[in-house]
Amino acid sequence: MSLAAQQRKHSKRQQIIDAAVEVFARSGFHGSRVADVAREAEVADGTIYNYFKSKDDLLISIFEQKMGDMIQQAEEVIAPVSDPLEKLRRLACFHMDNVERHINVAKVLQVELRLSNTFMKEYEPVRLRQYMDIIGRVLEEGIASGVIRSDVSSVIVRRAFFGALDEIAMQWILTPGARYGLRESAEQIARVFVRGIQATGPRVSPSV
Amino acid sequence: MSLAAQQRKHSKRQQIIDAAVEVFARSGFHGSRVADVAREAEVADGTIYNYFKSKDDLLISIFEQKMGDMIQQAEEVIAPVSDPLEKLRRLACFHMDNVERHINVAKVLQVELRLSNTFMKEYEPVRLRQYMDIIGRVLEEGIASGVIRSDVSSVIVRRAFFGALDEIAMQWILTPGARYGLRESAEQIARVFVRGIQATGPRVSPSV
Amino acid sequence: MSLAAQQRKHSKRQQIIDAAVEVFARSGFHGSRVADVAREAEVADGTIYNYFKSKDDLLISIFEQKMGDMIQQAEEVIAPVSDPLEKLRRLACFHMDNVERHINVAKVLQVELRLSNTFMKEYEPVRLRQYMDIIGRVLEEGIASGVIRSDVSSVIVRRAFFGALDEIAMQWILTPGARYGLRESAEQIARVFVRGIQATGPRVSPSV
Amino acid sequence: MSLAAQQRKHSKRQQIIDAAVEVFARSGFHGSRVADVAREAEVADGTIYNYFKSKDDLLISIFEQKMGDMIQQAEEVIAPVSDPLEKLRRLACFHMDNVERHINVAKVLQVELRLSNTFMKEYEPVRLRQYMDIIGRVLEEGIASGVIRSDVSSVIVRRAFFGALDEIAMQWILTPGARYGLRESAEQIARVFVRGIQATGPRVSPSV
DNA sequence: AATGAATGAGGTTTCATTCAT
DNA sequence: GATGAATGAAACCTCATTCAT
Repeated sequence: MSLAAQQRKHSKRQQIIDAAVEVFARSGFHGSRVADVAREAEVADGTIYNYFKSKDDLLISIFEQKMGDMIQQAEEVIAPVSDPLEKLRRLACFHMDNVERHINVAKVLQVELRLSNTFMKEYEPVRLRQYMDIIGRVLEEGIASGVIRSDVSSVIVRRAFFGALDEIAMQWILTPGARYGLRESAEQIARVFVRGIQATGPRVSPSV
Repeated sequence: MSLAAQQRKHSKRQQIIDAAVEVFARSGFHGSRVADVAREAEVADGTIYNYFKSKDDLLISIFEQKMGDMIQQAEEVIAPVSDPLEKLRRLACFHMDNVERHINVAKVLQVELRLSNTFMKEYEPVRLRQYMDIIGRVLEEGIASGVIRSDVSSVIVRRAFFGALDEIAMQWILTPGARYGLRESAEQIARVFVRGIQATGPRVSPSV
Repeated sequence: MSLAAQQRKHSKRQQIIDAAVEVFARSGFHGSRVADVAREAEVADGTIYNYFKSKDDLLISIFEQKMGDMIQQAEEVIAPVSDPLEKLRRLACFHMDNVERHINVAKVLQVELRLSNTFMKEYEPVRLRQYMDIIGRVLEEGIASGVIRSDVSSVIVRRAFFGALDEIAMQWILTPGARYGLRESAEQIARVFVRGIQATGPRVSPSV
Repeated sequence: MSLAAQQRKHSKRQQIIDAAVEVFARSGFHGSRVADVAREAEVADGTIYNYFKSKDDLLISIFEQKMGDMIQQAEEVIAPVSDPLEKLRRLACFHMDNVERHINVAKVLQVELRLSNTFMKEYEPVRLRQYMDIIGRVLEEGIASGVIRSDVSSVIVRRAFFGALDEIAMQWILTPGARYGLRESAEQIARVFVRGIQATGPRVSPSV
């Protein structure tokens, strides 16, 4: 395949993904017909099946691509920071900023993905674990360097941290006129978790 | 309607709900046919529609009933406790114990409910908010009494707390051989949140 | 199920089979939509699936029923006859009469069945073998009684006899204005086979 | 067009036909995609349409070519023989030998062709008639020369003879472990037909 | 002549729900 | 209230064919 052909193919695949994000965000995954995505992408119905195995595969491909982007960007966000606790704060903010800036993508990732039987029951959400692993590595780093208490389970807390962010994001997406901004929520969650896990210094030390 | 008839009605309605919990937990909401529930409940297909408006209504009714139970029991769990922070710990443990003891109910509430378009998009999950409101009230109580920092947003943290528990529970349900017990997770999450929100006053030793 | 209900059910099943024979004969199996059969039978599309597993199953059910009828009638046709050679002649006539009288059924059995992948590749045509077994038994009877030569293979000849009848019938069905009558063909084929297999005794001129 | 180009065209056309025979025999006509044939023939999908009007046309072209070969060879097989009855015997053997030696071709001609709507309903199988006409001519020859009874209808018997051979061949192809050899079947069928149609002269014992 | 990406028509089947008994 | 046979809408996906390159 020539380079031009590759680009054309890439561009068409991307064209379909972009259209699907729009359509799924607007009508939901189950509420959208493949034909709707095709019309939005300005291709024929069958063309979608030249790039994706099934409607489910299209959804999963969106997830893979967008989560891949998030994983990479999250790594970049914490790279220049050395304090693990500050890293957590930045991750929280990054997560929420992402939701806010790419609301359609967020709608699909947060809401529609969960509505797909395939996703939750047959698809192994590797990317999701990779994303949480970033949090996990920061936690372990902090434990190793002593800024995070050693009785913190990175396995549990990484998921709890993600769950907290996720639940807020979900609510924000589902509630058109939310009462709180996502940035404020990110800061609040980060503050609670940071205080909750940080090692207490020479200051009178909590015994537990 | 006679009392006996009412009881019979109640009994048949409950019979259907119990059957639906079994069937939905086993095959998923979308993977279960109304006829499957009918067979499990040992009633005719049409009979279900004498008690529930639709298949979605059946799912929502399970949610209403089971969340109603949880709300009531959660209230009872924290009633005898006075320390708001200890109340949070007990709520976390109660939540996870419930998941562990009623795994089929948990599967339906945590997993299957999310697979129903109707639930997330048209149904207002009042019970869920009531459940989180319990957490919220404890938080506000703590803020008022000074054991919780006043910069804690009860609106955000109640949802973050629930999200943390929920995400762990979801993972536990979806992963047959989880590495951590739910009780341990509950304690861990409670500890992080309690430390994260408690006021650092002249008090020397936090009790949790 | 009450007797009335059974009759109703039977009648509806038969109603669908009768409609399917009409429609399949008119437009071919592949050329007919399930909806066409439903309209002809004056039932809803879905009703067909209360009685048949699939469109293929409907075709096979027609085959089973009609071949079952033919098998039974063929047995009756030869029952009162004692001469195996005369039995063969009557079977040939019976076969062709059937084609002529139930041309729509014949069209489906002879032509459409062969167009169904399922039939020829996955379905074991037991009934077809049973039908040919009737011929085979007559042959063996004749061999045993000495009126048929002992070097005749009943296994081969039964199929050859059927193939000869079948090919003529097929042609007759596919060619609207056939040059020869089926009855005449039946007699001709019977005569050739009878002469071809009969033991040559002291008699010089065969009587058939 | 140069001679070389003609040969190339012929070669590519033949390449596609050969590939199609393989693929159709393996997966059936309906079960094979044009793309499968293209891959087997090592050409692009579209190339097939430079040589054949449609998928059906490809099937028909196979039929035309292979039946053309058979017709020619059948003529050659009977050319050196003078006795019409012996000619029939040789035709039967030739037919079955062909099936046995070119089983893939036979699978396509005998089985797959019948699965094609087009073939049976719109295509006039001229070649098939030509093939049967060879049998017919032999019969008429025999009638004219007196070795075949004059009450034999060549129109009917040619088709019956073919039908007998065809049915046996079909069964042999569809049943992997057939009980009888095709050569034996050919001899058996020939013997029955020859005895069945030959004039009973002063001679008492038929020679075949 | 060769390519292969793009096209788009077309139909079986499921299953939630109804309603006559 | 209970039944369960009948209903009918709704959409994914395949694949033969085309045509710009």
